[in-house]
Amino acid sequence: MDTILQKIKEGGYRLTKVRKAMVEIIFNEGCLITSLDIQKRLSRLNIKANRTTIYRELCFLLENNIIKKIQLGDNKTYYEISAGHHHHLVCIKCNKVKEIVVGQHLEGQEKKIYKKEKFKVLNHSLEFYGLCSNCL
Amino acid sequence: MDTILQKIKEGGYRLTKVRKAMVEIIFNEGCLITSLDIQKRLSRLNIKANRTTIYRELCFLLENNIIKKIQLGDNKTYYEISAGHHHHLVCIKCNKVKEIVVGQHLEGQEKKIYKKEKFKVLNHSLEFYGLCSNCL
DNA sequence: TTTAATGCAAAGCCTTTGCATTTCT
DNA sequence: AGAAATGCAAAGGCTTTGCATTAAA
Repeated sequence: MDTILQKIKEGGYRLTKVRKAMVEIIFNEGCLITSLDIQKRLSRLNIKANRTTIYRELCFLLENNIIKKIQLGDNKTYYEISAGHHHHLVCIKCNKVKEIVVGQHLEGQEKKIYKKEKFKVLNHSLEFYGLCSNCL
Repeated sequence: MDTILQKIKEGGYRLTKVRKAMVEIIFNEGCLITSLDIQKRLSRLNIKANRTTIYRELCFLLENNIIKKIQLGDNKTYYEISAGHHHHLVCIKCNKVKEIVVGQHLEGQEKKIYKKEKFKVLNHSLEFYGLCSNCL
């Protein structure tokens, strides 16, 4: 968390109230969060931020690789903190999303892809869709 | 392809010109295609279809599991035929998407997930982001 | 003939843009 | 002071809705 704030400062950017709060909110969420959710959390903290500001801040955080953007096919756009790599379990019934940490077996895959396709993998996203324990 | 058309008929639905053409277009595309691309292909075939019709047809095909919806985080919505499971190599520079067939090592993972999380995986999506051979 | 499929116009929703204003450092 | 960040209003782009019309079986 502090590393992130430091990175922002080192980039020559300002640590404004909204920025700090948004990083914290996304960081603490742990899992996926939408721009609307972020706005709600902000107002709960008595921080009123315009939608435009939130979107612009999300852009800023994306450009600086502090957060990642994820779309699950439900027409919503989610964000999560970049730090820590994990995958998602998406329940197709209640739409709940849970994170899981998966082993490193995809790294071997990435090497194979480079050999076969001359494609240099920098990142990947893996989502499992199905039924969670409550909906089974 | 014929299997798909048969499935539609058996469901008591009509094989209209637009429907048939759309299934063929998505099927032949092999890879991801957007609604706009579909409209272009249709008009190239001298089939003029309203946007509304295309969207409604995409819904129909999704509901009937004939196609899948995929979002890559670029704010576009892509579709692909359900038949045949594969993953995607997405170039972050030229945005080209290529399909790859990956081994079955994720199936073991799905069993593990069921044991650990009591989450029944029905489907998954895996995208690799990086640089293609042209952009390296 | 009857009901699924289509077209059109309008509305909805999320996101972006332009420009003036504010606020960090 | 000077640049970064913000707010507001308006525009954009994609998708959906309601209702009348057309066309497939």
